[in-house]
Formats: sequence, structure tokens, C-alpha cells
Amino acid sequence: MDRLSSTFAALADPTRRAILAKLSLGGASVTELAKPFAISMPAVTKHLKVLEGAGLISRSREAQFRPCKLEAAPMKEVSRWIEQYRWCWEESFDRLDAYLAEVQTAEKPGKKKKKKARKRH
Amino acid sequence: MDRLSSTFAALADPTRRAILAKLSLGGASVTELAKPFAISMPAVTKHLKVLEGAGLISRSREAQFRPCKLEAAPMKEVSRWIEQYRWCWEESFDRLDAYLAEVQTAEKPGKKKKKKARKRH
DNA sequence: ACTTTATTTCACCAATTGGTTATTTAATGA
DNA sequence: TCATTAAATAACCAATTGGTGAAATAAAGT
Repeated sequence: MDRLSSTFAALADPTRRAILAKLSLGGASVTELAKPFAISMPAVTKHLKVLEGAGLISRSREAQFRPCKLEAAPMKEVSRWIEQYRWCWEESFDRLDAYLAEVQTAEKPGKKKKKKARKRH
Repeated sequence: MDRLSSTFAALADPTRRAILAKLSLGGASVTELAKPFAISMPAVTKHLKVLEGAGLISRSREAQFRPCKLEAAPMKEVSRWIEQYRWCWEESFDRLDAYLAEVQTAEKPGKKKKKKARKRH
């Protein structure tokens, strides 16, 4: 599977997102990460494997613990991908901009009308 | 399933992302969307159902066609969620900043050292 | 050497996913 | 009315997913 797909897939589970949220506050052991959830340790191990497979966490050894660390780099790719579509979900704001521009123009009749033309569909 | 999860799940498939990419250039019928892929129509219909379920597309009727339209709103939520982690994947740039600041300080010994302290884990 | 603690692996299960072909529904056009 | 085109549904399949309990592994403490 491609990087983007495996990252999205890893992020599609609320348990895994909660794990990432906790890890954003600092590294943690598997048992620590498992605590908030009503699931078994093997289930947590599996979630961690998915996150590791997506490159979203890295692991090391420290005595009998296997601490996890957040590796947010793959999110950068996700962010870049999603930003492609920003203009789409901000269209309504564009219309608001256009509206406000209209109002301003109306108030100052000497000014020229500016075209925005960012809408593509 | 929660909105964020179903959005991430919908985006975790390259075929569905390609469909969204095409739809970002304008509305399209199912057959038009299916053309670039070596899969059957029912498979495309299923992908569209997943996208519709996540609120990423909307559909209407026009003669015997069922045109699809991109609805990027759910991506806004994804963007907001992912931005929470931006400081994490930009840490290395922070260290670069810090390094460059050090170099500058070394070159101009009269200047004070600036602390950045954006690292939280 | 034995026990405890932390974690993984194994073998299984039910539900979901992404795909198929064959059939049905819906609207248009001859 | 009948054929055509567009799309959805039905029934099925193999692979994946998220979970389980039981057993194995690894390091530390006694």
C-alpha cells in the first residue's frame, strides 16, 4: 500500500488517534497507552503495529518496556494532500469575501470591482 | 462511526482519492468517473457510496445520469485535526533554526542568545 | 533458579472491505 | 412499445480488520 493510504488508514480508527494524542504529550509504554481503553493488550499491540507500519510511531527498548514515540512526519504528507482542497471548503468564505467586497464597493462608489474567480466547479 | 473516522477511512483508498481529484475539476457522472479505472461499475458505485457516507460527495439526478459533486467540508475537520500535530513534524526545522541561530550568534559575539522552547516532548 | 512484569505471538472469530457477475430499475429515444 | 443507456442492487467471494484468550518471550528482581 502507498504511504498516503496507509497513513489515512491508520488515522481512521479513534483508538489509534487517541494513542497518537497521548504520545504527542510524550513517549509512553504499551501498558501506559493501553490504560484508557477497555481492550486487551494484544489489541493495543496490533494498533501499535498499524501505527508503526504507517511510520506514525517508532519504538525502542528500555528494560522490559517498549516505549513508543510519535513520528508525525507522515502527517506532513497528509497535510500537503488535504491543503490541495482547501479552496473547495473555503468557497463559502470566498462568497462572503465577494459579498463584503461588494458592500465596500457600494460604500465607496469610486472604486473598481475586483474579480476573484477562484471557483472552478 | 464518527465523522473524522469515516472521512479518514474514505480517504484511505487511492481509487477514491483519484475520484475526488477528478471531481475537484468539476462534477461528473458515474461512467465518467469509472473510465480511468480497471474495475467494474458496481465497484465504482460502492466507492461513491463510501464517499457519500463520509459527506465528501453529494449526488443529484439529471436524466438517466447521477452526477457527483465534490463536498470538501469534511476535509476541513481533517485539516483542523492534523494541524494540531504540525509542530511535531516541524520540530526538525526548529532544530535547524536553533542551529542557524547558534551560527549567527557565534559570528556576531555581541548578540544575545534567543531561546525558542517550542519542543514539548 | 524462580517469579514477576511487560509485551508479543498464536490461533481463532465475526464483521467489514473491495472486488466480481448477473439481474433489476430508471429515464431516454426510436 | 421496445431497445438503449446509466446506474444500482443482489448474491457471492477472498482478504483484511479489530477483537479475543492462551501461550511464549524477554528483561529484572529476589
